Amino acid sequence: MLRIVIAEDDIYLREELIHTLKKAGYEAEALTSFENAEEAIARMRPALVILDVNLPGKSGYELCKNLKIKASFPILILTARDTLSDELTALGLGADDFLAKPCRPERLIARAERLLQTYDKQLRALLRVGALSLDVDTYKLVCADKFLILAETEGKIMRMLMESYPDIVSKSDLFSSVWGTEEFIDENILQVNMSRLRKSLSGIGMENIVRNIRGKGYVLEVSGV
Amino acid sequence: MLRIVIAEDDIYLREELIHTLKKAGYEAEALTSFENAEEAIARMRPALVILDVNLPGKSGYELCKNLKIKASFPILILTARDTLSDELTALGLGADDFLAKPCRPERLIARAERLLQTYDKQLRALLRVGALSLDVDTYKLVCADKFLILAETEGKIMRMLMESYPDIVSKSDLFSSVWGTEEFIDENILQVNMSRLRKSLSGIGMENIVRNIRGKGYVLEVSGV
DNA sequence: ATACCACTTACAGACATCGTAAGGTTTCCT
DNA sequence: AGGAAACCTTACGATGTCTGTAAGTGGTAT
Repeated sequence: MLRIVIAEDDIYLREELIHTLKKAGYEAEALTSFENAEEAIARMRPALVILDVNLPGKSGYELCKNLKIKASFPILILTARDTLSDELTALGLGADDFLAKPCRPERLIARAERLLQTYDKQLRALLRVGALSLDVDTYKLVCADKFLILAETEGKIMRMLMESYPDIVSKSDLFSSVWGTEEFIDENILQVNMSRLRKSLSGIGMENIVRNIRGKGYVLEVSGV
Repeated sequence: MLRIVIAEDDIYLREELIHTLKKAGYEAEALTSFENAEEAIARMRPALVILDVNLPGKSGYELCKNLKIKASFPILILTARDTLSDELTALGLGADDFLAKPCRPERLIARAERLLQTYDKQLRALLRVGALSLDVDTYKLVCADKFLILAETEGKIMRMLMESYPDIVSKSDLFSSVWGTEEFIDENILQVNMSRLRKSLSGIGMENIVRNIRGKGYVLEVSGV
């Protein structure tokens, strides 16, 4: 279940929002105090934040801007006034969506759903082993603070190695998953691409993570496991 | 602050884990009951799950497997026995890392940190506007359940449009950010690439989101905002 | 009506990627 | 030690994608 955090000072609206979201199957929580709101929100690890622009103390816009600096969640802005300038300000500050109050529950849910969906979609493409993470659509491989975009063939091999981890992947498995044929016509092509993959990996300081097991195949060896 | 959820039935170890993690600056929470553990964990939206394999009722392996089907968080497996077969089983089920009990706090923290870091890195590359999300490294554009990988020039243009949203981007701005020169030698090249970008976007059902403002430049227009 | 701006399609050069070829190195067994 | 098998590496040409140029069409404002 996804957690949605609400920053809204109007008690009635707040309760209504919580009710609506809970009914839709979300976990809804509201901020109780607006002191250190940024810290408090980050601490709650929300999947989505719904933010009123008129908060006591600090402006909601200010908060939005600060959250967005390191936010890994989408932000939906609520406002009482429905003017174009409000909308532009909100979206200019990095908000992901914008709604005028009052709004119909279905409308809110639809917006929330859309924001969460996109976010999920990007994460679902990630294949992860130890400190490594591979986007199987783009073959972007991330490790710690470095990344690398692999060519298609290298990416397919890496994917297979990660999916099979920590098992050894036989050559015929690699051939069938990368080239779609069990009977490898040319033994060499695999070795060439292994070589290329290793060179690419060493480019971000990942030497020796692809190991050959003589006569068996290849394994991934992520350090420290 | 990042939330780490712990599924461990041994009370002493559980408290120790919580203590260690909190001292390291994480928000640590433990499961109190192991009924509907999957549901409970998902509900907590963890940034990381630490999972003992020996839980009352269900096997930790089983739980791990089920969580991983839709998990958007890494899982670290704990086990009492330090055998290779345990490790292989755990990692084979999609666990992201594996540790034998007892283990030193520094070791645990180091592992946790590494898992969380990778995850963050992938998300930090995302630029988001409304339902759209663009990976600025690979130019993968995700919208709802569809995605598309843009060519470099198209991607740069899209990035500029998203970064400037909801403002209009002037042609000279586009020239300087995409081609690195204010004085556009050939006016046409921008139009050609705009045309290509629009065609690419329409491939995933996103017609009419790039609009031209005569004499001013281009704007992104995401529907429903 | 016309001048300007915007759009589209076709083409060719540049570039990255891929498989082939050929020769070198390591490992294992006798 | 020696030889064969498995594995590794580098170089090269074919292929395909991406990019900018060119040229012509369509739309809009004065």
